[in-house]
Amino acid sequence: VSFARNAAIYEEDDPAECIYQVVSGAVRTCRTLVDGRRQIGAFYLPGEVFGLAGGARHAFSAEAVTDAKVLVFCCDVKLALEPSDNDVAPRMWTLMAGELERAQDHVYLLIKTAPERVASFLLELARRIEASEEVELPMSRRDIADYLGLTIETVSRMLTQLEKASAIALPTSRRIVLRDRAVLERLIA
Amino acid sequence: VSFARNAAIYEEDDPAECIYQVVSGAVRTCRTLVDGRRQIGAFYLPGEVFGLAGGARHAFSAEAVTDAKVLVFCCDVKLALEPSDNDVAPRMWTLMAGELERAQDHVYLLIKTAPERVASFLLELARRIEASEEVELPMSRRDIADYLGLTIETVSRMLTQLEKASAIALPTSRRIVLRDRAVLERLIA
DNA sequence: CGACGCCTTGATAAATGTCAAACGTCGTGG
DNA sequence: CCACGACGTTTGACATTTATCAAGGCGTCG
Repeated sequence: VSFARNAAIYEEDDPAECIYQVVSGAVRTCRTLVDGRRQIGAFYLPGEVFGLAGGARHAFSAEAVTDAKVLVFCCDVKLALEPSDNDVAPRMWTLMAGELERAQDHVYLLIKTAPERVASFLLELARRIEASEEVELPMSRRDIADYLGLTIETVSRMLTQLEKASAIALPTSRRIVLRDRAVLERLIA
Repeated sequence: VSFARNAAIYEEDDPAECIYQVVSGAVRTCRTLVDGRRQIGAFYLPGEVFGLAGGARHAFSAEAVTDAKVLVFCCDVKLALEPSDNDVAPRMWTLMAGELERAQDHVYLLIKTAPERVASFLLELARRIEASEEVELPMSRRDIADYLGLTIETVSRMLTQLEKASAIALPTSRRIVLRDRAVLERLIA
């Protein structure tokens, strides 16, 4: 199924009936707070699976960051966990464990300082994209800021700062070249 | 099994072979960063279950916050997930889902401001302790600070601030009376 | 060309951290 | 029983970090 940029894939509190795999593009999960602040729970890149919910309803909504294609597996999660379907259950467990680890790493991110958060974000993205040195950012500064718990101005400043330190280069605002991983890795503590 | 205050129940990277249920006292999961900063993943109160790990090894270590008694269920997680043991698997799933939700709530906490984090922490604790208005804190200011991603000084200041606003009272430093939940709930946004 | 969205930069304000000192509590030992 | 010391907590003065507000630049698409 295809989704246009910023289109909702599912909404917060929707019944959790399907799981999804990104084919192309990128997806974010988020929730909006009463006062307008927005929390981004995670970004999902091609090949990654999202939409798992522990309970009956989604805790986050999911939106296309860019135009995106996703595979939709509509299966009641409870059915998949039945012993009869003993091939699927372990895979669900693995996916769930991955989500938990991701959330824990996110917590780990948020206790750090601003430069550390940005550096960690870049390294993590580069790792997942399997790009040796050049990363194409699918998401806007606002998305990054809401994921890192910073403002867009701070994210922008940290990037310029990293550029001045020759750790990265910014040919365009959405394209980032990792010039010196050692500097980034030293930053993330 | 009994553990003395600050005793390790298991260490980070230990093989994940058992799960645990708190009988009395309190337990924290944490990891220490290279530069000495400490992240607390969660606190567990009597009745709550901890020690679930998605993978083969623990991502956090677990320590007794106070003298504590815990039930230890030594069972290979993989075994418990076998279809043959079809009574345990759904329960494990529920516990895992609870952990995921807890981690997501923790992320939600960390994107807030200091007064919001402290207020949320107090309300959450009161809810889990099922105390109508008086909460006995098992953990030190340092534990709270490391959980909330703040310094002990900031935690202390936020508490005095809440006390001055008549939202809480502090008969002793480890005992907190919720005087005005409305003030606290307004704070957490 | 012009308008709009997105990003960057600067000046300033607010929040939080750091350092230092004082206070209280509690347990220990005289 | 009291005095002392260790530890945890609170408070204050100050430094640093990050947010806020405002302006300007840059690219894209009509």
